[in-house]
Amino acid sequence: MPNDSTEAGRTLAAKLDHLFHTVRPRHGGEYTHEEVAAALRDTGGPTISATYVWQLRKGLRDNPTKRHLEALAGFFGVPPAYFFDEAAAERIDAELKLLSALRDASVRQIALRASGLSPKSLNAITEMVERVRELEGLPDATKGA
Amino acid sequence: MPNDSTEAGRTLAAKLDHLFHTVRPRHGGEYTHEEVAAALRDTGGPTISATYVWQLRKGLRDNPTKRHLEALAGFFGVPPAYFFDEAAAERIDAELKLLSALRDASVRQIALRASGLSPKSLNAITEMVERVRELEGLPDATKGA
DNA sequence: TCGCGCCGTCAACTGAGATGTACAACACTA
DNA sequence: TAGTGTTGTACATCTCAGTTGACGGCGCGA
Repeated sequence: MPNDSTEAGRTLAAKLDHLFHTVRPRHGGEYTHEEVAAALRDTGGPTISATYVWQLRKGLRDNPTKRHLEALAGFFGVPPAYFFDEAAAERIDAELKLLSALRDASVRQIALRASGLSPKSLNAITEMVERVRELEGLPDATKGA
Repeated sequence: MPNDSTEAGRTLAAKLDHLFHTVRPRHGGEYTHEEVAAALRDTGGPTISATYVWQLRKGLRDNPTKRHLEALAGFFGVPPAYFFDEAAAERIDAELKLLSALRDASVRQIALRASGLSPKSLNAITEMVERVRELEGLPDATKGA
C-alpha cells in the first residue's frame, strides 16, 4: 500500500508531487528528478538519488529520514513541516492556543504551581475552584477540549 | 558523527533531551525511555524501541524517519517542526513549561475553571496552592528550565 | 547483607531506507 | 528512418536506521 491513508491529509507523495507541479525552474517544464538530485548534491548538504526522489513522489516509498526531509524542503523552499500531517499539527497548535488564551498571569501561576501536586490535593483544589465559581455566579459546566 | 552540526541550532539530541527534562508525567521524575516506547505502542501508531529513544537522546543516532519523528513529537505534545525549525523550537520552549503542566488533566481542569474568577479569588486560590505545596514538601521557587 | 526488579548502556543483528545501474519511452536532429 | 540524448521506470544491491537481547549499576524491601 504505497499511499498511506492513515495520513490525515494528503500523502507525502501527493505533497511532493504538488511541489513539482508548483515550483518550476523555467516556464515550460517541471524540475527533473535528476536536477533535484544534482542541485542537492551541489549545495554540499545531504545527497539524495534521483531514483529515490522518484520513489517518494510516486508513493513507492514514504517515510524518508530527517536529513532527506530537510534537503527536499530546502530545495523547494518550504518548511519541513510541510511534509507532516496537517491535522496533527493543527491539533497541537490548538493545544498551544489554549495556552496563550490563558493570558491571566494569576491563572498561569496557579497552573504552574499546581503541577506536581498529589491527585488528592488537586482534587481538593478543583472543588474549591468550583465552589468559588458558584459563589461568583459563573457558569457551571463548560467543558473545554 | 553523532552530533550533526549542519543543524542550525541545537542538535536533535539536545532538543529531545530538553523535552525529557521539561515535560514530565507527574511530580517525581522524567519519563523513562521504556515509558515513552510503551505509550507509543499503546496509541496504535508507529512503535519505537526504548533503546532507540535512548540512542536518539544521546546523539548516538540522529536522522530518524518521518514516522518516528511524528510519533516522538506527538508523545511530547509538540509539532514535528520542533525538531526542524530552531525558531519554532524556541517559541515552543517558551510555552512548554506551562504546556507540560497542562498535560496533567487535573491541572488543566483547574486552569480552565480558574479562568474568569475575580482577582481576589484567584489570589486566595494561589495562596492555597502554595500552602499545599509546602505541606507536600515541594520546592518553593520555580526552577529554571 | 542479600536478592529482586528497574533502568540506562552497549554490541550485534535484521530489515527497511536509499543507491547504482540498466532498460524503455519519448523528443529532437540530420 | 536511423542516431543521439534525455527522462521516467524497474530491479538488484548496499548502507544504515531500528530492534533484540544481555550486562551492570542502583534503589528498595526482606
